[in-house]
Amino acid sequence: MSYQTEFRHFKYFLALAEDLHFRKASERLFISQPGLSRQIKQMEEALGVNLFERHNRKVKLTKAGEYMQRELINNFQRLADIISHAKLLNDGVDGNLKLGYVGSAMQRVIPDLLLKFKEEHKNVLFDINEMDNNKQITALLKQEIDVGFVRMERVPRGLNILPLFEDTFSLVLPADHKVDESTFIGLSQFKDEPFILFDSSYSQSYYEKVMQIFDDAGFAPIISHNTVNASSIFRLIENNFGVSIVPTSLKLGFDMKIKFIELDKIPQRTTLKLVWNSVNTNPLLENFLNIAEEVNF
Amino acid sequence: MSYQTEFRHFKYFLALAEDLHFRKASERLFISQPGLSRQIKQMEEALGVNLFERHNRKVKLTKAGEYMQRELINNFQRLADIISHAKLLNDGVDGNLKLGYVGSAMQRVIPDLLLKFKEEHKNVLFDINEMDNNKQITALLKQEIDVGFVRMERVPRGLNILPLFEDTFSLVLPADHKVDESTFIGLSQFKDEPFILFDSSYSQSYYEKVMQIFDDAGFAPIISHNTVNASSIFRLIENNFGVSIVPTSLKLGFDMKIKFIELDKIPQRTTLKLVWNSVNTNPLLENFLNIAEEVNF
DNA sequence: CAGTTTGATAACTCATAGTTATGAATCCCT
DNA sequence: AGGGATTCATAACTATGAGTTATCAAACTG
Repeated sequence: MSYQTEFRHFKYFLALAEDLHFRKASERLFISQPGLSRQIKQMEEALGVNLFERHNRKVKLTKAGEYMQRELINNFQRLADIISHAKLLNDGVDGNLKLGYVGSAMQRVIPDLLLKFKEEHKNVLFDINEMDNNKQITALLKQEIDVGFVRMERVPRGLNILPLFEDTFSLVLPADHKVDESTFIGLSQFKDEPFILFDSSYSQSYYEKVMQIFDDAGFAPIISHNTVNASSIFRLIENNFGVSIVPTSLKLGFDMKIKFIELDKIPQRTTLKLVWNSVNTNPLLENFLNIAEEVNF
Repeated sequence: MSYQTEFRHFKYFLALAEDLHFRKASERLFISQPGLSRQIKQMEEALGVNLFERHNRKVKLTKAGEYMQRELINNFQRLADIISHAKLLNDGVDGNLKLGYVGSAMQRVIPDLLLKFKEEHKNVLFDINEMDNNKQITALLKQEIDVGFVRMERVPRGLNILPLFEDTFSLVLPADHKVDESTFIGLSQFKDEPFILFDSSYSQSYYEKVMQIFDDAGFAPIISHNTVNASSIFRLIENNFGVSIVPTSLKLGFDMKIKFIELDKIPQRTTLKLVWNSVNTNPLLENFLNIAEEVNF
């Protein structure tokens, strides 16, 4: 082997692949044009791959070159992440972990998980933000958060998913509503009452699942309000604006004048799921996932 | 910025991180010990990360160093994959794609998918091998195959999953069996007949799902044979060794003296899923997944 | 305490990245 | 057509810094 590809080569390659113009690219790299020419040539020889077609006075990427460009950008981004995480470790921060979650995850799952995690990792900084399902997905793709807690069936490619906790649905009524556990027969008792539900923007698949419940019960609900968080739903119920159907675990942690009737006879369940980006290199992610897999809810 | 990290630095770092001994590592790299010392020092300065603790005459990795080592090995492996794929593209091979599949995928899904794929990618070499669910998972993790077609609920971390086609189950009987579509009432009619089933090693979750069917029907089956492929199950049924329950799509493509009764009344379904490794850089994988997502079975 | 082994420092040399100068080919105007 | 401009490639030169040898200080070993 004669020459050896170095970082420099890849850097130059990416610049030229963008400009497709030796002189311009060389100026942007603060080197001379012949210098760039030679380095690119060297790189092509060393890898044994023709990256550019030089016909006439036009430069274009070959198929292999296009592929390289796409993948290298990707790869270098990861490398940059690795280095910046290493820097954090170096500076004594054991690291930080950014979480997004849908409100209903805060009642049961998240507290348990964080407690368990803190046991093993004292100096970890957490960044915890409530955000709806779709916001989390976008944030995960942009790597603005490391993990999300969502209620949805499928996620875009590139994201991984781990089911955490399966929950039944519950009917939520004002505390003084005439129907209670003993007099509850079926949902159709409520076909004339207004419902307050999570907005379909919260999660399309969650919304469809709830609609399926009504469908199975044989009526279309009167929807009086759409909202995006549990406490406002509960507040509205408390004040007799209507009733609702929500994940059962929301029962915990609210002190309001409302009552829950668990719909454990219907087949629908909602599963809280952990989602993360497969290219995330945060060193704590691996640990977090291990703990999440161990814990049984 | 003074110095710039180059490939060389990472190569040296990995060598030293293994040996934890400057002289030994330097010999292995065919450079002198002071040369190595200086390059490592430069790298630490350039990155702003202390990679090694040098106390007494012992060298050990810092936390950041350990993390770096782990991640860099990973990252370089990917880079090597990228280059080798680029080489393939360069040599005119549009690429090759290695598939694993469970037998029951060959009847419907795979032929359609491959046909569609071939339309857009003429010069692609396929490597198609029947293998059971678990073999596929191992092969995917080792990147011995690019995509797998499996019937299982969950896969290890690092693998991604895409549901393709939901299938009902069917009861399979010898062609001359006294029960047929019109006289079939329920599974319990078969509680005294021997069943031939896929072995549980085929896929634990698939096995459990089938057992659930028997559970719902209120009896435990007499299992006369376990086997791992469809044609041997059918051959046994043909010769009156028993009956079976299999995915309905296996109906196609076999010419045997057997008959199918679709169990579309029971809730159980089996979903054929596509699985791939999230770090796979095969340039065709992306295309293949796009086509798989478009096609509706 | 002599002998050995460790990594670091200093001064040198030599390979090669990057330079300037130039050339060949193509385009683009009158 | 033909002069001028623009493209990338080639050749010869320069100088940066990777890798060298020589040496040191510190810590283990017996």
